[in-house]
Amino acid sequence: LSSSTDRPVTINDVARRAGVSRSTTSRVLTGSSRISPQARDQVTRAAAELRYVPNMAARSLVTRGGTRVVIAVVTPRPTLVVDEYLGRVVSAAARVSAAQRIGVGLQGLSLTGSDPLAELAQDPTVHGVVLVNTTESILRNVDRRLVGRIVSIGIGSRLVPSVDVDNAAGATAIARHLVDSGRRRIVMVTGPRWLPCTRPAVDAYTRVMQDAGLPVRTVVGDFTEPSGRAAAATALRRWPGLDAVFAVCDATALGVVAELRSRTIGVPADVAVAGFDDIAFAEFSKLTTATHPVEAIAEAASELVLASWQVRPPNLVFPSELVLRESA
Amino acid sequence: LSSSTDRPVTINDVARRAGVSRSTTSRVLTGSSRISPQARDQVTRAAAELRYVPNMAARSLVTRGGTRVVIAVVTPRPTLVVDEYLGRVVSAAARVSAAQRIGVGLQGLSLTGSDPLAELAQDPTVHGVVLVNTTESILRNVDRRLVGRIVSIGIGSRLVPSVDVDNAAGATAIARHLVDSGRRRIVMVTGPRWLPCTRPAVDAYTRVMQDAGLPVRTVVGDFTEPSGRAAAATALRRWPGLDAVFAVCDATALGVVAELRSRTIGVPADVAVAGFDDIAFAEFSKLTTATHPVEAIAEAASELVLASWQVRPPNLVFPSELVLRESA
DNA sequence: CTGAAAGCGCTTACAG
DNA sequence: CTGAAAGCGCTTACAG
Repeated sequence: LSSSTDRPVTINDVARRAGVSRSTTSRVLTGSSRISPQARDQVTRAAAELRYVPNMAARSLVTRGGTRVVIAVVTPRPTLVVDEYLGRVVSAAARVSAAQRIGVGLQGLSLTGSDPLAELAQDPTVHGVVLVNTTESILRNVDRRLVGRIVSIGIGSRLVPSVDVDNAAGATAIARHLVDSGRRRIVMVTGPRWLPCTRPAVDAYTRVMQDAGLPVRTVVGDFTEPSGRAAAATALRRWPGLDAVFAVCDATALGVVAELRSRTIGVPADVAVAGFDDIAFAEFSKLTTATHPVEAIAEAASELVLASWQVRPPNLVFPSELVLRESA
Repeated sequence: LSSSTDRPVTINDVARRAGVSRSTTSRVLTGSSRISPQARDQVTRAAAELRYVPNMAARSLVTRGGTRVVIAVVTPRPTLVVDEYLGRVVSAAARVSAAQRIGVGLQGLSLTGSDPLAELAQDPTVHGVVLVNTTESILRNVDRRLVGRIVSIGIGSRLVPSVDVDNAAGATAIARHLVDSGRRRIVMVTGPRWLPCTRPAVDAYTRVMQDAGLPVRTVVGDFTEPSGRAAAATALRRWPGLDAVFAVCDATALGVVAELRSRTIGVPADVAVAGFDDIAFAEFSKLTTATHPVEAIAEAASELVLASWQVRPPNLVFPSELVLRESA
């Protein structure tokens, strides 16, 4: 059935075979209204028979739609580091967007640069933007040309809808579990200071501690495993009697576990350790944690951006559930 | 400096400011030869001043270049599973391609479907294809329209250049290390049977065993951690006296470690375990392994595809180095 | 080395 | 509801 020549089939071929004009064909293909059932039928059949696939370049040239979704990752460092989380986000976005023949790009966004989104806003190849690890300052300066086609995984704003896990609920569940299982000197290892998206987790931890009449104690981490080792060392120095550590990231929690065990401190016998995210190796490491449906979040964010909305969609909050394993 | 209107700057704006024709402007911008130094100068300056960014949709419409690179992952299952390896491949490709404003797509390729690449070959949005986990059968049937813009991470063919880690060297180093450290009953956990890209590792292991007068013993795994647990169980049943396990994948090796320890078999005291890939948690788990520069490989593959070569580039082989840790 | 012109494949007012 | 026509922003023979 595929034509003997290599010339790709265009909308003209479909129109000819369907016996209607190119305009009508285009209308059917783009799903516009006011089409006779008969025309719709003929065009649909012709397109299928010819295995027609629209040329997005041509389409986006006229619609000014752009051909790629850019994942813009705010980073304090000059070079972007891709951890497991980001890899999953990008892959999910690339899979979802492929269905619409839109590609995905990945780039860092300097935390300090002046108006780092301006470049993306004026790039005609950009269909939309998914912001990762964004800050209030960046959200405040979002280029207005991006409004309607930008979402944030993390915190949002009036103009930028957000998609995120329910950090507060997940953190509350973990903190309560630690308290309920008898822990009293519970330290939290937070995310980096400049990153606001885990703030709800810190607030939740704080509230649970206060409700239980327990001290609030935090150490700053940066989502990496080494930062967990360092945080554990710091925490042990400042609060030698600690009996639990709750890190807002599994990699960090595993670093905490490693540091404790290297000092022959038993986990969970002496100190309970919990993480957040339920990464692949959390199960392997018997780490108690809370789920973080990264794929679902990235898919939702991508779909929002692909849709280029007229009215701002609501913020999306994905549930987080406690996963009890051996470490806490 | 950015224009007061929101209209994006086009090549016409650049031409006008440079005082030359659109044709000349285009020639300078695409790097074609036979341009007067003066014209080149004026156009370059005008483009920079106006912050011109080319509209890839328009360009690829005329060049028929396509706007996205598709990562096509051969999979026996109907749904594509994204592991850490694939996440890193996709992210690296998305980062490299972003520089040329080309997007990345991710999709599965059925192991059984008839001519699964035909669809990609006739999709005008496809700039090129990076094949992952490919098989000889798929390589044999590569659509000729894809030749010159398809590469394989793994095995290659006459028409499809390959980019891969030096599986043979890495596996040889690990097998030798096991033998040299006194292990004599060494089992290999391989990749899935249908996947040819780790065959050089199996061959290397086989050669080292034979050279040392040791028995060749293999169990099939599938690159997952659970398959490592299962493989360890199988291996212990078949060869109760085994004293080393070499898995061609770290996740699998960690599964082996977990299974052994759950039976109170000491690692490395009773059984040495080695993996391959040096994933993030290999260091954490003290796993002896061999490096696998996934990012470098994915970047090279992407750049090859982005370049759309005329003469077939050579196969690229990236080195793998032994990483000695505690497990072996 | 340069410019005028044609054309890539689509969508969308416009007129009917 | 439909079709003829214009135009999206670019590249590239073609003629000079």
